Amino acid sequence: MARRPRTGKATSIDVAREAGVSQSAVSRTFTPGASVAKATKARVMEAANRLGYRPNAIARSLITRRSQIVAMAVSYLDNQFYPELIQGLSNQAQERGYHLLLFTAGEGETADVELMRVLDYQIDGLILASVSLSSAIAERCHQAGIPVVMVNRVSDTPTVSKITGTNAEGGRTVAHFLARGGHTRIAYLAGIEATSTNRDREAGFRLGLAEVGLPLHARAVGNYDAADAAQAVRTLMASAEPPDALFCANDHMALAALDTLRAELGLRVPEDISVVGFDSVGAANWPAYAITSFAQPVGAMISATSETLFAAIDAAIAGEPFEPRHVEIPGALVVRTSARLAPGVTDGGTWTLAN
Amino acid sequence: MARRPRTGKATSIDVAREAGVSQSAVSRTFTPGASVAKATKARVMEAANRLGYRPNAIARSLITRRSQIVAMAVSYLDNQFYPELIQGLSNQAQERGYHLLLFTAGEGETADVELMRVLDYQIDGLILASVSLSSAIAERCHQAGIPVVMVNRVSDTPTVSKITGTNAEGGRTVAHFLARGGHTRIAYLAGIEATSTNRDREAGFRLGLAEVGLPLHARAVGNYDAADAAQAVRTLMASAEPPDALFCANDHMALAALDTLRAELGLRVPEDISVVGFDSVGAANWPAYAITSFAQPVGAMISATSETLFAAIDAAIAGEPFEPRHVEIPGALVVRTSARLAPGVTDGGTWTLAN
DNA sequence: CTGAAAGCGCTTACAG
DNA sequence: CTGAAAGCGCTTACAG
Repeated sequence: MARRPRTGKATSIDVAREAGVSQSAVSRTFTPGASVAKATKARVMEAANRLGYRPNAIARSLITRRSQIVAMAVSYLDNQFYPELIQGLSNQAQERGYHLLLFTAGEGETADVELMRVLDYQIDGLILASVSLSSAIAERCHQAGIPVVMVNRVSDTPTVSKITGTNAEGGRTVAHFLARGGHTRIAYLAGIEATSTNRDREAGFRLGLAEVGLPLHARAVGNYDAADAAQAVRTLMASAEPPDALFCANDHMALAALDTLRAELGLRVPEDISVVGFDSVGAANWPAYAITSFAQPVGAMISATSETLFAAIDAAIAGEPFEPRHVEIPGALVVRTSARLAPGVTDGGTWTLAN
Repeated sequence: MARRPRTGKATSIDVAREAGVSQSAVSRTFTPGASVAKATKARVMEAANRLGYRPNAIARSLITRRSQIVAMAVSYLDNQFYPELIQGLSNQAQERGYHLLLFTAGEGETADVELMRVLDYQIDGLILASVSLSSAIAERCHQAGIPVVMVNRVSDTPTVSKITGTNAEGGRTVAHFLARGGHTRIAYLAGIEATSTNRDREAGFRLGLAEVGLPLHARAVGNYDAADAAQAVRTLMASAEPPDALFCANDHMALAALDTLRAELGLRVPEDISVVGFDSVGAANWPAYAITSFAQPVGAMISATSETLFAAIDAAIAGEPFEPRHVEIPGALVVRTSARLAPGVTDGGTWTLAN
């Protein structure tokens, strides 16, 4: 017998006794749509307020098999893009009566161990913000009927949904823009090489360069990390033929690159070298940086993520199948002042390949 | 073969059948410290692995009355200080086998409704990062034995613990530093006026000014918001006698102030006006800003928060009383280049009242 | 509309 | 060391 000291929390039985009704009646008054007489409901509510009663969500979850909890994995909180994502997704979840269980994954790893522990909580859905998952976990989620949505990352797991920007197109656009600006020694600063974002941005960038007949002048790896990016910039600029333009695979690295270029190497941007980033995070728009950047609209990514996730959850509740989606959110190159412009192009707007 | 309802998830009963033991034996092999024979444990583990069994944390929580979940409320995710806090606290929780339920509170509000809903999950602890709580909720948590820790905010609720920086001392230090730098028209840019951080920083600042015999030349309110701060700076600088120094109640506003001053008003910092911030967030250290700022050591605040919270949780588990703590984490003024220096003082270090 | 009762999947005294 | 059994606090058929 599991006898425990009372916690001081009233249960539905206490309320039932207080209101002079059955425990079922109490449960029904707290279950939207359940059939209870108005008068009964009122009596119960009164008793509940008197005792400070609130239904135990844990007990409810056990029987409904719905925890109303969505887990979210993140790993790059120093990149402004992710706090924005968290805030938006947290709001979306709250609006729909769900809660967000946040956990941090080591960068580049799959976070399997922590993921397993999170799954023990019978979560209703899983959001992976730039983190990957092993196929074993993906299979487990699929079996358990837990929808998973990857944001800003892609994998070849067919059972999960993916929300991304137009990474390849973004890279390609940047290449054309830089060529149009008259640059000839164009370099690429890669993020973590194993990530789909880096692969796609780089592939698009190389394609764009090829289209305009320019070689990739140089390449270094910044691992989506500020310190690594700074080091990569030093190496790049120390070469005999330094680049005259640098495309950074995200703004987080572009910010570090700009700092290194200007404050440490004493170069002028864009007079001595142009810099272009990706994401268009808040700081890219700060006048001290004004980074030309291929924007990934966070708002649209948030909407697409929550719509996909909750559509999948609703399908799971209804017992219907759900076809995983891959949504690509179109972006646009936001022109600021960190890169030299082609004649006739002005900063302050966006630039597309149609230009 | 065991016939289970098609949730796809094996239960301890399935494992028991598969291993040929009782359900209790299964439970015991997954309960650290429970008495099970080695051989039994091995048999159970094998069966569990075969079926992909993991204990249902919800069911466990219901009976142990411990959810292993800690809730955290935040509201200013665009202020770099908070993502750092979240990441640190999330890691701390994970290390101790707890999970973080994150929820966002509207700025300046008490978030009572959402807090109530979160409490339904029988959370083991509550962290409030710069958000306040009503005394009704505080009382509720106290009754239910849920420790609450406020970070970077203080209230007169005696049952909750508080972790703060040395806000008053910080404000006072800034006043002396600015006076020493030869400024005479010193202004204050306030955060949200109802917050304890603003009250304490301002009080300390005013005290410091009084100590050096200087008046508070001007004052405006930025509400810890970038746009409000920018607007406040415009107003301040439009006056007939604009300030020659501006102390911003946090770096988030100091960054916006610097942008407005330089890019919009065409002023030089610190030649035309000195700017000092509070927090020393990451961006304050970026060379494009290099903001002199009173640092609140995030790492220390994270440690103090998690130590306090888990000490309280452990006490609750042991049935022991826990005396709420107020920990003040000492800070220091980090001298960079956004404020004019007294002769002999150089940037790159810290400055204290002892100087 | 209502109550009695059967669980949800576990943990844990209790008795062997 | 082990199993049978009593719950944890709810929801939800089922019968009235």
